[in-house]
Amino acid sequence: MATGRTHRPATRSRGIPEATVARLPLYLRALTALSERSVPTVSSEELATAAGVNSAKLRKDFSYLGSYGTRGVGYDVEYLVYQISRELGLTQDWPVVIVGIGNLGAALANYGGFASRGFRVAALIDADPAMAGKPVAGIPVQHTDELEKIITDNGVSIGVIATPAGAAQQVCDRLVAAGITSILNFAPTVLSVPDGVDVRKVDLSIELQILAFHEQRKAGEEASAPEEAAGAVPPPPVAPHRARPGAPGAPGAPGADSGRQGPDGDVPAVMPA
Amino acid sequence: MATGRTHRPATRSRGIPEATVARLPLYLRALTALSERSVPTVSSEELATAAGVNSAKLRKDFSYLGSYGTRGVGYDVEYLVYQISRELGLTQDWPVVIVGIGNLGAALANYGGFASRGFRVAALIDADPAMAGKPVAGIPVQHTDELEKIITDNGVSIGVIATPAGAAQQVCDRLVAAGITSILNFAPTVLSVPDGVDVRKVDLSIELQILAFHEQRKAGEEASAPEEAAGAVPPPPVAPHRARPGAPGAPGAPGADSGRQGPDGDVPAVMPA
DNA sequence: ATGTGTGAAGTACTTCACAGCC
DNA sequence: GGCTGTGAAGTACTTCACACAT
Repeated sequence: MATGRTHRPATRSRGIPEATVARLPLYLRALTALSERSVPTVSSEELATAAGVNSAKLRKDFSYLGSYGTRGVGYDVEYLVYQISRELGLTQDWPVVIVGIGNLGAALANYGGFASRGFRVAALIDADPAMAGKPVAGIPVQHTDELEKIITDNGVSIGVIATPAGAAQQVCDRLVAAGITSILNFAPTVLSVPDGVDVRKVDLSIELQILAFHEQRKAGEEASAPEEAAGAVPPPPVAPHRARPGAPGAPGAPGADSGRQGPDGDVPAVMPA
Repeated sequence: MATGRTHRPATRSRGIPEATVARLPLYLRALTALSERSVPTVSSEELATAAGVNSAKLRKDFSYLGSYGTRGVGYDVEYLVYQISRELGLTQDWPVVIVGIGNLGAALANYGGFASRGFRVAALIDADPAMAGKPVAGIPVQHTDELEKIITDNGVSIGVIATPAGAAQQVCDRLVAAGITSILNFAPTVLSVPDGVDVRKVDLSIELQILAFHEQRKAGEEASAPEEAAGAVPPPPVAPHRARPGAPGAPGAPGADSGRQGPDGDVPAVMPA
């Protein structure tokens, strides 16, 4: 998940559910692979397996786009690729800017999946004057001062924020003021944006935390109902101020209270600004 | 969003909805910030705003954890931080391995948000012999041959895959065979794993495609109902083989059929293996 | 007075199961 | 006979609105 704000209440733009939109890229990828192997048609069952979803869901998803299949046969691969691409807006070119060229920003700039889907990195922007002019992934980094001009000149409407958390909102505000209407945010912050601007976020630490939750559950089940299993509610609401108990289970590793390296606990994303 | 397979059907482990689990890290971050500012208590309204959700949802979420608030007052910040951390399993140390130390893998290794949440990078693994021994983020990269040993010796249960798409499933299989039960996948592929293994995926190109979809909608509304607006279904199901029409709108940029740089269209993630 | 905790109502998404077309 | 397209049923999540504890 990842929509920040702007859940576009009552959106379902022209009737396509958000959940379906989120899966279209998945189908597109599977179809592209089939297309490259020159497979002419697929059944919902085959395609669903390739995309990792169940076939009823896939058929329902496609039904929102129109009736692009043939009963008794399946779907024409090339035709579906085209229809989904069009629906996603990938038949047009989308210039994007990446702000914050640290480790992550550089990795994004080098990411091959962008170009192959109609996304073109129009510019790389960083606040560090020392970075200016340096080429990253073949594109020279420009200073933040140029931000507004770059966006306007290139007609950019999609921005990627890969700055430290502290700079994110400010960068976001400038992007929006300059005309950006879609933002992909990698900084661990909640961005606030005006209506009409879409924000999606990708947060590495959140994903790991969700995995840890399930991992913990597995460990608990395995060792069948350990102490805090039953409805036993721990210490009463008297608030045990400032005192994280030492890490219980888990092998190896010393200090669980690992080096606090900055405010916010979540600190920057990974790179300078 | 990001759960790959293993949606743990009928899971809701001990009653906490997946959607709630996915928001706990968000609350935790907001609470940590308050804690650092030494704020003693928060109301659901304030905390909800800070986390970017609505207050009714937040209260409902917390109600699954237990009654940790005080009516008429709000929630004790420190106490809630502790309860959520415990629920997420963050009071213990989680060693993780990152496989695939290219641009992205290196960025992940440098990511500060890991350590600050109880995640410890136990090892970096790459298939390139030339990388072996080189330190990245202060940790020496080890060769893939050592994978099984590393996992066993360190009791690692969470693995991060940042390899090119082509290597992902194979790496995944080895991780699982070695005992990993939770995987965070950055490679643009659907991983298949046995029951009991959780997979979450983060796919940069998918996020951008979703943004493009909405962006396209905005452009359409703005220029009020353009040609393909009304229920007009485009070319009939006769399948226009191999012929992506040239990009319609959008300023600047030439070739929409951008440099195909590898199979699968989505190609590697961004780094060697 | 204030703000939590929660049944109940509402909405969104998923899955079933089968009619209809090839 | 095989496979799509889709109403209908089921499930999950969200939001409302208010009783109740402090």
